[in-house]
Order: sequence, then structure tokens, then C-alpha cells
Amino acid sequence: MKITIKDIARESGYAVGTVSRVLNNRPDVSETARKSIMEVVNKYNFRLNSNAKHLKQQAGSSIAIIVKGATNMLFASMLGQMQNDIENKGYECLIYYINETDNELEEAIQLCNDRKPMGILFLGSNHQVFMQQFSSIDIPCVLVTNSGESLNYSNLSSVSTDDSDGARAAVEYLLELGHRNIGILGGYLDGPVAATRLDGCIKAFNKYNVPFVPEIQYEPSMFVMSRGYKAMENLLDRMDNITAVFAMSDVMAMGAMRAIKDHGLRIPDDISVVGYDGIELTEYLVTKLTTIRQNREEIARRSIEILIDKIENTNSMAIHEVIPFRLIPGESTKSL
Amino acid sequence: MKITIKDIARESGYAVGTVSRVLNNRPDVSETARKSIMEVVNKYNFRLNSNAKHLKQQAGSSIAIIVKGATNMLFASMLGQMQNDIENKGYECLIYYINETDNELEEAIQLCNDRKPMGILFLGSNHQVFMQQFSSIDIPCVLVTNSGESLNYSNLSSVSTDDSDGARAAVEYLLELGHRNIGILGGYLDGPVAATRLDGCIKAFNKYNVPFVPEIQYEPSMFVMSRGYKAMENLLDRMDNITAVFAMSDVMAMGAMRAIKDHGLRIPDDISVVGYDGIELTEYLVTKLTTIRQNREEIARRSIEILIDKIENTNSMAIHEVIPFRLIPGESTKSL
DNA sequence: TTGTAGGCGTTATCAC
DNA sequence: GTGATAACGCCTACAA
Repeated sequence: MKITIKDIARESGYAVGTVSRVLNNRPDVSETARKSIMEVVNKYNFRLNSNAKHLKQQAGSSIAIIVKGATNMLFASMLGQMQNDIENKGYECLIYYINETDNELEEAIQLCNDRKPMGILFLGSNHQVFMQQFSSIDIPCVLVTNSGESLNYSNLSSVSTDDSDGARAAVEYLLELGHRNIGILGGYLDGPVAATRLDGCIKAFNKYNVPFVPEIQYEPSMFVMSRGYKAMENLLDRMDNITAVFAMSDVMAMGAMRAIKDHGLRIPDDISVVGYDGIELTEYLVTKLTTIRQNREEIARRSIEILIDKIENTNSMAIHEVIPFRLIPGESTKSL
Repeated sequence: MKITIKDIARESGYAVGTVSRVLNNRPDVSETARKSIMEVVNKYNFRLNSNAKHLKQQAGSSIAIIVKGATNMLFASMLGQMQNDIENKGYECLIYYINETDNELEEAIQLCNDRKPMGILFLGSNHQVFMQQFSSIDIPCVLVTNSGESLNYSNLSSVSTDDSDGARAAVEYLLELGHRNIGILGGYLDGPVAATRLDGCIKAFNKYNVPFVPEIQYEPSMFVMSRGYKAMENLLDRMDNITAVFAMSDVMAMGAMRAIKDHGLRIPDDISVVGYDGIELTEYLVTKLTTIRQNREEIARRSIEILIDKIENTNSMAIHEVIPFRLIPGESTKSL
């Protein structure tokens, strides 16, 4: 037996309109009405049916966040602050998690249909998908963590770190420590992130006039520990005198560290390791990981600021902001 | 300009009813109709409004999973398999993430209102909340990972490991290695999990006739790395000759390990560490963590089986199943 | 401040 | 196999 707003109205002696107003915290209700209606509401533990609510409602005043990969620790660490900032600005915050392999724009399009948010933040995204389908979205959006500049949509801004420069800094750090035989663990090169970071690596090698042979020194992998482990094993098999490795994500670096250990080598004495992202975990490893730390607080803060600005001032152009990274020296690297 | 099923009907020359049937993959539609309707649908990239859909729909054939804590790695590692199993059985799987501090039953009640699932799985739950509010839920539910036996609701089953026995095994392992000065890092004792596990610890101490003074040897903490770190510091300050520590979760153990290192001590030479849960991470640490591994594959499998059984055979009673754990020896423990 | 009534976009139940 | 139409539960003018 389902109970509706009508039942509440009948039992409280008021009309449905008044009940609706109370339940939506509208000011134009008498205290008397509010009290006696809430009494009945609480008695039945009644809640509005959100389908009916959103079906009828013109425009919600909400901002949606689509998170690709629930276990992504970089994203997870930014969500709390984002949620906070959004709510402090008077918007409702809706968070949707999707799988790594799901299509974020299908989700976004459905979302616009159903919940009519004022703007969307994408944590994790696939450029291919955006090129194909983003045009059907007409509300302000922000790509968080990777640049959307090349996509060139007027309603798609982005806040990211300079992937190429971050990777360059990582490799340069190793070169400065005297390493010459450096392996790179990265993503598959059809995605934009891995390719950009690899570019940065190559710049560093060139600057130091150190030869780099991708076929030997680059090993592609997915950004998870188990794959990082396997990839590192391949690298160890292939490179005789390897003394250092740069992994394009901290979790891959963790997998690599264990592979190094299992090959009877020590970190950093035999092999130095540098990661990327600077997730919390890296600081708690018994051998602290040297890593390129993305400034997640600042990325989160600016993402929300920019999105809300776009929502409230519709005429402005897309912004593509680059947030500086920092190299955090840990205990996983050593000068030769 | 929003486009609805009516627009599709008009442009395709069919009635809304037929369009609806096509969009829901109903069999009673001619191929001709299906083709020409889908053409228009694709042309506009049209999607049903799910608010209207679920408002009207009597009962969805879905199973919902409410996950408390998006970053909980134990839960995350079970979700993929659960989703699979659910869909293989012909149900739709809805996953909802809520914060550690949110009320899972508020969410569940709203869910029953809106989406009308056939059953709900709770990953992470608070017994207090269940005692107060579970009675307003009348569909089959399963508590995953902690026992619901004492709650005694006929529509609430559970699948869990024996928390008391797991903790006992952990401490007993340390005692067998010769440790006598053992610290315990656990949760706050108002929750059922921490109290139960502490019980198990005490049983082990008693069995070995080793004194245990909770005020000194037990340090409560939240189940995150940073708190594990702090809690371990407190323990180190308080216990002079501590040689081993059991942490009631792997992430707490990780924090503890780093605290031990920062105090100039080595693992396992100076202090042995045992964790709980057996998340993937523990196997990749350079010092593999000895841990009590919950059999997540089996827990996930049985949770779904039981829930679906309850859905399809309404008359049966609640089941409270206990899945055996395993102690996984790592490199973080050493015999004295 | 409160009540009334139309309609949001879909599905389900009828007829045909 | 297809079309018309009444709900679903709520919000929001507008009227009182």
C-alpha cells in the first residue's frame, strides 16, 4: 500500500498544494500548517516520489558529477571538496559513478533528459567519445583532470595539469639523479593522456641528449596495480641495465615496485621509481613513492568555480585552465 | 526544445503505444514498425525520460546495491562480480554509492519509492540505523560483509565472515609466533564490528594465558590510513615493548606500517603487523601484509544467490550465512 | 496563506 | 499488430 501526497493532504486536513509547499521548504506556508503537515509526514515516514517530482519540475538547480571508475583514488579524493563547494554555492550535487568502460556521454545525455542539471563535471573521459557525441549536450560542462582544449566546444571547459610537462619533470628528475637507463610504464597510446605524457618524457631525454628507444623502454599497460606489475616484469626482461622507471600512475608504480622486489632487486638501491598523480597512498608506503602530484585541491576548486561561472554568465567562452603540479621527492628514488 | 515519445510517434507515423513497445523491446511489434520507428529514434538520438517511465511502471525487475563508501576497496572488489551475477540471472542491477556518514536506510526507502527494486544488497551498514528504520522496508534484503542475525528481521538475510573468529585467528597467529606484547588497532566500540573483533582478540589472549589490558593495548580509530597512522603513534607512545600489532583493516594497517617506519622501527624485525580484509593492495606492498582474507568471491556469489532466492520464493525465512576466512601469511610478520 | 486543476512523458489497458 | 486514452504522483500557476 503506497502512500502519496494526497493521503498526507487528506489526513492533515490541508490541500495537496500546501503539503507540496511544506515538503519543498517554501516560505509561503503558515507555521501551523507546516507543523500539522509534518506531523503526518513523519507518522508515515513519507517521502516524495522523485520520479513524479522531476517529471514535473522545470529545471532542477543541480550540478552533476560523472565519475568514471569508482575506485579511482585521484577522483575519489576530489569528490568531497567538490560536493562541498557545490552545495555552498547553493546548488544541489548529484554524483554518478560509471564503469571505466561505460560511455560517459550516454550517461550525460540521459541525465539531461531526466534530471536537467545546470551543468556537468566529468571526472575521467574519453576524447573519442566526446568528439562523437558531445554536440548533443548544450549545458556548461567541465572536463576535470584532462584538457578539453583540442575538442573546441564552446560549452566545454577544462581544468587539468600539463601532462606533457609533468612527465617531462618526472623523467628529468631521474636524469638529473644520473640515471640513463630509464624505463617508462604508460597507457596505451591511442588515448590522449598516455601519448601526451610520453611526449614529455621524450622531451626530457632529448634535452639531456640521452637516447630513448620506445620499442624497448616503453611498456604500455592499464592503470591498475596488477597490470603495472606485469608491465614491469616485461621491462625487466627486456632492459638489462635498467636503473630507473617512471610509471604514469601511482597505482601502476605500486605494481612495478612489487615486481622489482620479486626480481630480487631493491628500491631505490637497484632501481628508482617515480609515479604520477600523488594520491594519498603514496605517502603511506613504507618506501614513500616519489611522484608528480597533481594539485587536486586546486583542480577541484577551479573546476567548480569555472562551471558555476559558465552557468551564471552564459555568454562567456570556454576556459581551459592548467594547474601547476609539484614533484614530491619520496624514498623510491636515489642518485646514481 | 525537448523531444518526446509523441514527436517520435508523429514523425514515424505510428502511435505512441507502438513507439513505447519498440523502445522496450516488446515482441508484439512488426519488423516494419520497429525499423521505421528506430530510424526516427536514432535520427534524434532520442531516449525515454526515465522519470516518466518509472513513475508509470508498476514494478521494475531490478536489484539495487547500496554501497557505503565509494573508496572502500573491499566493497569495490566485489561489485563487478555481483553486477555480473545479477545480470546473468536476468535482473537489472542498480548501484548507488553513498557516503560513510549517510543513512543507508533513508536511501533505501527513497529507492523503494522511486525505483521499486525487487531486492536490495547493503555493502556496509550501521546496525543502529537498521534497528530504527528497517521495519519500513518490506522487500528482501541482504547485508553483505556483516551479520544481520541479531537484528532478526524476516526479510533481512546476511552473508559475512565470522568477525570474532577472524580476529582470534589474527591474534593467535601472533601469539604462536611468540609475541606477547601485542597492540590492537580497531574501530570505535559502539559499532558491532569492532566490538565483535575485539572479543575474538580477547579469546585468543585468554587461550594463551597472556594478559591483555584494553586501556593500554587497544587504540580505536577510523578505518582509513591517516587514522591508522595516528592510532599507531599513540600505541607506540603507550606500549614500551610492543612487538606486534593487529589492525582491524588493511588500510589502517598500512597507516600503522608507515608510523612504525617513522619511529625508526622496522617491519617485521622490530614489529610484526597483521591486517584484516585481504584487499588486493596487500599483495603488492613491498612488504606484503599478513592479513585475514575475507573470501570476497564467495561472499559476493552467495549474497546474490540468497537474495534472488528470497525474491523468487517469498515464503522462506532469512538466512545468515558465514563464509570462512583465510589467514594469508605475508612478509610483515616474524617469529620472535 | 491556502485550494484547485492542468499537465509533465511514459506505460498499460483497452478496443479495433 | 496497432491506436487511443486513462492513469502514475507531483508541481505550479492561478484563483480565492
